[in-house]
Amino acid sequence: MPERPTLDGLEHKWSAAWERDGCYRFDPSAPRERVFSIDTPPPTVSGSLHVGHVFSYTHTDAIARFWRMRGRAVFYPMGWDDNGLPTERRVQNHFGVRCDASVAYDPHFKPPAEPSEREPVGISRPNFVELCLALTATDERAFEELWRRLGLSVDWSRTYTTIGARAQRISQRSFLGLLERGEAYQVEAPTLWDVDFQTAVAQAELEDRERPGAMTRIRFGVADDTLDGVRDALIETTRPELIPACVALLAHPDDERWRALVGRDALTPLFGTRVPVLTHPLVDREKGTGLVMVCTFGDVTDVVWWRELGLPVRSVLGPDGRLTDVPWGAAGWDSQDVERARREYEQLAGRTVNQARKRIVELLTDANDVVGEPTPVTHAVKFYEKGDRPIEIITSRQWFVRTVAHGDELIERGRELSWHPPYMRARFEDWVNGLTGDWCISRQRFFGVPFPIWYPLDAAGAPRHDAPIVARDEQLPVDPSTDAPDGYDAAQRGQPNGFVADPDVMDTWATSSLTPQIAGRAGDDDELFANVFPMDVRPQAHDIIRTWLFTTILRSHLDYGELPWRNAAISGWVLDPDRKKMSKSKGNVVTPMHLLEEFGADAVRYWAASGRPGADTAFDAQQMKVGRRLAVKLLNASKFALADLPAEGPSLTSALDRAMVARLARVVADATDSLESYDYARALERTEVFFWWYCDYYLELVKGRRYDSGDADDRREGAASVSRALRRSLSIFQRLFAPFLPFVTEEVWSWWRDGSVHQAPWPDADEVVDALGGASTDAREELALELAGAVLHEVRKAKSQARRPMRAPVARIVVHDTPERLAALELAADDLRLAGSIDVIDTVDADELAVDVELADDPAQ
RNA sequence: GGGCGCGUAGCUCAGUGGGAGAGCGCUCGCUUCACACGCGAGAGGUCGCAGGUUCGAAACCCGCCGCGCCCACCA
Repeated sequence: MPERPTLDGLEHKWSAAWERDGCYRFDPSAPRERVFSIDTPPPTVSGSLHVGHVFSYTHTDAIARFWRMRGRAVFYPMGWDDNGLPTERRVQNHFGVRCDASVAYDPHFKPPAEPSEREPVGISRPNFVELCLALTATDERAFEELWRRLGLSVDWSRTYTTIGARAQRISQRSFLGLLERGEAYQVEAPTLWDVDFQTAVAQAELEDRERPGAMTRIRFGVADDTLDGVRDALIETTRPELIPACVALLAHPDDERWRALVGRDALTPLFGTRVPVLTHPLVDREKGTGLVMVCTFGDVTDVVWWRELGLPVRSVLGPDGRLTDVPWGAAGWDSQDVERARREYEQLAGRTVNQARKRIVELLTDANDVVGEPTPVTHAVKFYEKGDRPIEIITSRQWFVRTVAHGDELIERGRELSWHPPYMRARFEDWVNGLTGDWCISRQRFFGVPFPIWYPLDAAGAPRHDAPIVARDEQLPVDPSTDAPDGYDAAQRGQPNGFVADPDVMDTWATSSLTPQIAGRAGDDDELFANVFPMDVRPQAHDIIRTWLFTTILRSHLDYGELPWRNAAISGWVLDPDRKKMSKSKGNVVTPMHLLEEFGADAVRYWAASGRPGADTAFDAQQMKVGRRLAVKLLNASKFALADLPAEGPSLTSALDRAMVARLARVVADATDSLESYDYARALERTEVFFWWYCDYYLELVKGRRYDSGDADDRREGAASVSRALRRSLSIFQRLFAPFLPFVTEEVWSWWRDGSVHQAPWPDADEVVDALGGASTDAREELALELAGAVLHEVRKAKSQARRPMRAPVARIVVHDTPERLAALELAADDLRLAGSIDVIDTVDADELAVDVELADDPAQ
């Protein structure tokens, strides 16, 4: 035991020891009922870890450490989510390359010595993926370093990546299973599309952003001018550039204003295209003129109307977000005046939507088809969460996984799952109930898991999408852009009657949704998988319920017909002091390593573990100071309790010792119950409150007896009792704090115990009974402890007010209280006298507690 | 528009039917033999507002106000 214990250096000392001793290695021989398996979020490695990660991963670690001490074989691997767009962007810029799926793999490829962002080198997908792997490997080392410094009790021998061969194999295998069972399908349909990344995106990846726009009232002509009264059809839109893509006008079925028009045709301004006027109950009579223009496609409502009313497609928007050329006069592009339509449209073709919007308003104004002035509005526009321009809806061929058909089953799965806190289930149900389409899993990107699919080419060299060639299971993982399907020669790639690869990769969530299978090595190590799946708990933050949690449940439901885990432990966010979410773009991010260096890992963990499950928590360095103080206190209290301690007695003979142990027993029960129900914050709080009381009152009350081990039998017995109480209670405190403060608890444990505290058994009621050594406790003794504390407090107050030191002698105190309570206090009188340096304790019967304190003369005066 | 959560001391937050609490911050004091990375003491609150249930409400119910998040068919 060190002379002056310190927290400095504990992180390096103990994390090295844990690694050396394999302290956190999973025991694969443990039977399933003894396994506790955790499906940890694999952090995205192309960013950097922020304090929010530290926050929620600490919660998980506390849970992991608790169950390990409960004797479970804890399966706690870490994964890195390196698959996806953010990595692609970094690799393109860092190496000056771009991925071209049509380029052949070059095994000797070296990135350009002088990378040029302007003229990137086109390389094959496997070469591109190799560069991604090289770059992410560096990030992953830095992340692991941070996690070790934070003290996560991860089994580092089981780390996986979402782009690794195993993840790709499992992901492709699952996809092929879905395809075989008809749960995955390919279709050409309107798809959410990001025009900058030029890829399809999923509903779950959208977010709303408030954007300024202009509401323009526009006059459509009416084809049949025999109508009385209504000569013009007026609509309002924020997207006038889509007028050439208009396929219908809609009114509400009960709207009298437009009834005369319904069933007739209107003519689009500028282009003179006939569009029917129809009704649909989703039309809002209160909005605009009550008449709405349907385009292919301006927003997701257009898709609903288009589908339900069987409208034609008239598409003007290209994948790059610019208006394409359209063949006026050809099928589907009719016009009253083809020459004019062509002339007007030339003003728009090739422009971005924003440019086209501005121009068409000018054209409409010149044609006198704008009614009044456009009104500025602010409206919510859907964006891809990583994108810079609004998403568009573009028709393309994509892969989907069925979700809508399984909505009710998924709701039922959500009810089987134990949610912590329970109200988080509502977010899951809201999301499932709000699903509007199946899950689009294909992305027109490169750094992802490829679809294990080829298509035969017909004699004309056109792919036959209706007859995909699937990879054999033994081939997985496969990259169809370099590997050839069975029965074909590599030279037939792209040739008539040959084959072609599916060009897409899977959405990153299509692989991340399989983390229980990847970590558990499904299909590769069936014994392991059976032993860890379904997992015990999925810890994650609430913002990814709709993505990660939802898709993981979906995949497990579709592949195994059961939940992927029994519990979901949902954590909140870290907010900055202004209660805004911390994010890089706001510049309010605190780097975790800096915090660990300044306050120490235990202190940072203390702050994190104080955040209640599911609750957003403000970043607060002050709380870290408190955590550091607690860790230092544990060092010093342990030193006091253990240094030169008299021999331990066979039982607790002193009332205060027994009463303290009785209280401790309740704290153990409370902390255990809390941790079992994933409320780590409550367990920490109860333990901490009691520990401070223990230090401030119990230790002070028994300090005299601890040192005063004179020769008299009763004194020896009293000292032996306090020795027993101190050793037993300290041992329990050290273990109660171990899930939260792993470093300092390991340090103090090592002073007097063999092995790691993190493999020691979690304290329980039996242990408390054992500590008592055959003695029993009663309410009177606990009352004695309470009263002794209260009287000590009064004595301290008197000394404080007299500006005397705490050890200043007290000639006499008079305690007023009821006879019953005074009798109880008598049990603690000897300890109280020593603790307060009190010479005489007198008592007076009274209705309630009061203490008169007569300090001895101050020798200094 | 719908759903969920939150509103308690200057700050961060415990407290789900019976004495309004903790830590930080603030003030004062103490070289104290585990700890000055400390110890002791003190000041500080109409528990968002209004009603109801109850012998009794910070807590339970209804309504309102405010904040946050999620969702929505935001033309």
